[in-house]
Amino acid sequence: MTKTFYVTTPIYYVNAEPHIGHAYTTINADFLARWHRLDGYDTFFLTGTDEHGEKIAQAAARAGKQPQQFVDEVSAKFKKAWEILHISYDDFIRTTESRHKKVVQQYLQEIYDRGDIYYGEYEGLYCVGCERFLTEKELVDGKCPDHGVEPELRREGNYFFKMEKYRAWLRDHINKNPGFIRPERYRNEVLAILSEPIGDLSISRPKSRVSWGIELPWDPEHVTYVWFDALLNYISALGYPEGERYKKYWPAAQHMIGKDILKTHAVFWPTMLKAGDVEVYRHLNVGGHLLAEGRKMSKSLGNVINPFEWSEKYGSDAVRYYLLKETPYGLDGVVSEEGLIERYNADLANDLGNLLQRVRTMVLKYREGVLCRREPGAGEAVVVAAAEGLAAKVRGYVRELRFNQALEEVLQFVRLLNRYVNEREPWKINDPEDLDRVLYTVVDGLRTASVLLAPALPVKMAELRAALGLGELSVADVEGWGGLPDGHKLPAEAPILFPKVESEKKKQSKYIPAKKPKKDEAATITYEDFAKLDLRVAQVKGVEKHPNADRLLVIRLDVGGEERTVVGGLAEHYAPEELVGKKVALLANLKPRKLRGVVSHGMLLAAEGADGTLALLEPGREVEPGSKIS
RNA sequence: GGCGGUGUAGCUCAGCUGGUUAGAGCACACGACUCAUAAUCGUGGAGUCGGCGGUUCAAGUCCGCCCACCGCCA
Repeated sequence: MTKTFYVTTPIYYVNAEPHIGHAYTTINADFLARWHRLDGYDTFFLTGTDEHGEKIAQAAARAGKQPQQFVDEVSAKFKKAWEILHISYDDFIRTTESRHKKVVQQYLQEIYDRGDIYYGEYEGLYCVGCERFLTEKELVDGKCPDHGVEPELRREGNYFFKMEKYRAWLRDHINKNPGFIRPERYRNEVLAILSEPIGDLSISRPKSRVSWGIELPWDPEHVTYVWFDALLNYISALGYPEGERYKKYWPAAQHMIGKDILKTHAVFWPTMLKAGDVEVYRHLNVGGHLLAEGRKMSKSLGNVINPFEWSEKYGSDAVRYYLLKETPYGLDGVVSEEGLIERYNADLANDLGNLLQRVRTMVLKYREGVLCRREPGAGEAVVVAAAEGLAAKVRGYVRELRFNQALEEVLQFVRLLNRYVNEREPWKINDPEDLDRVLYTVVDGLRTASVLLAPALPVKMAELRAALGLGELSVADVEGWGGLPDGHKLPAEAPILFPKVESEKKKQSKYIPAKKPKKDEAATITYEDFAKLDLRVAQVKGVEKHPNADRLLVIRLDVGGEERTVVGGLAEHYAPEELVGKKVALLANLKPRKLRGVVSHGMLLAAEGADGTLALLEPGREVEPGSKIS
């Protein structure tokens, strides 16, 4: 029996267009879905849109549209957005679909029949202008901020779900299942919430006030409010309770959410499932928020990042890769376009893309595109060892939701392959068998990387495999070294995989000469500045070549009885024996600094000629070593 | 006010149950190489590990207090 895996994003509320927050959660979910498909799981990936509520009805009215037409349009924008980002969802649930409404009504009725829903009176501060209840927090000086009117105390009939009844059970469940809410910080937060009474949950609104919703089956004068409408999508899309999908994928569910909706998913949703006698989901995975310039994104700050614009400029894979690689899942992460370009150039263009290019060129040039499988030798040991454990390591990181580490692990392998090529220098190898061995090993490594990176870079890794003449592969195909068939042939042509991107900053520095201060014009300083320098005459006692640098000399000096060592870049200008005995000018109170392993206590003054030759300054008359220069 | 999180090289981040000279990538400098997308490889530099105090033979890593930012709750 194959293992099953079910992952969901939240259903997104259609009062806003798709933005980076939606994209981030969805990309994380897509990564998990794609990984599990490649790793042999029977996988189901669900996303969708949340389309009911008074806000939607109002937004539709403002746009001069019927609610249904309005939600159709916004929902389509989400589908379009996921198309741009290559989100591989298997189903897209909309809460206005009849398949969903049916389940919601059925589920509500079940719980009502069990006695966990009761009718009660809600009392609160109601603003007539807003046509809704306001919370204390929203009030400004006791008045509605939008209408400047004091809200009136009003009672309203609501149905309530007996949530408090399940609090103890939920707390117990979370305590017994450490991985239920991940990462742990959010688990602690939920346990804190559950340590105090959570009360019962208002789940309906009178239809007179909120018309755009799903009617309660036992009382058509009320519609269900948010929770039962939205959260049940996770099982309605599977065809609860009799659907094949439901039987197959529930409860092996992992919900991916942002930390802003923790409480609804960690408290409301599990108790709702428990009340319906449905087994609770497996994991709730909570992601952090993306920040721009270290702050929240907001329209007023004008720092809102649009991942869809980035996708147009750099490709959706680059955006996916960047968001997954740059920030650890669960924490807030700082992102920027500059950061994206850096990551793209360094990891994708230089390390990975260039490796493909260089090895392809060699295989075509030296071997007419044909690879021969040769058993690895001592020179391959490091690569083979790395390849053997790679898939398992990546799998481990993915399980822990450490997507950034999973990707970094593969990138380290790619860097290892580049190092391997430099060490083995295939362009110098004469032995044809050994040359085969090196080229095969590199291509096989790229083949492995292409699979393990595919969950982040689905489009580009397929292109990479095409450039190697390979088709779809699974994780099982890359568990270890040497899966590439003997005699495999590379296609003659392949485009550059990741063309390098020039950032705005770099472009500028290219055309505008760097504004380094010219050597011969320095800023004016005061005498006090100058007086800080301790300049001394010193006599050279001995000179040796620096053990680790061709250009440096290690010079022992007599500074008036005190001996000290200075390292200077003089090897190209003076022979060691030529210096001994010379009296020179020393900056004696320069902060000591290690130069290639030898500590230098000061610096010798020298003039630089137009051709770059250095001439040490020497006193014009006889003076004692240690004499002060001023 | 209570609870929780974060604070480690210029930047983005690793550092598990405390243990050799605190790491990686980017950026910077120098060197090597030429198969390659001015690429790759090597070397180098600095960090009072937010601050103070404590436990310990030993703390970035545990405890206490404090500071900054963030979140949840009130």
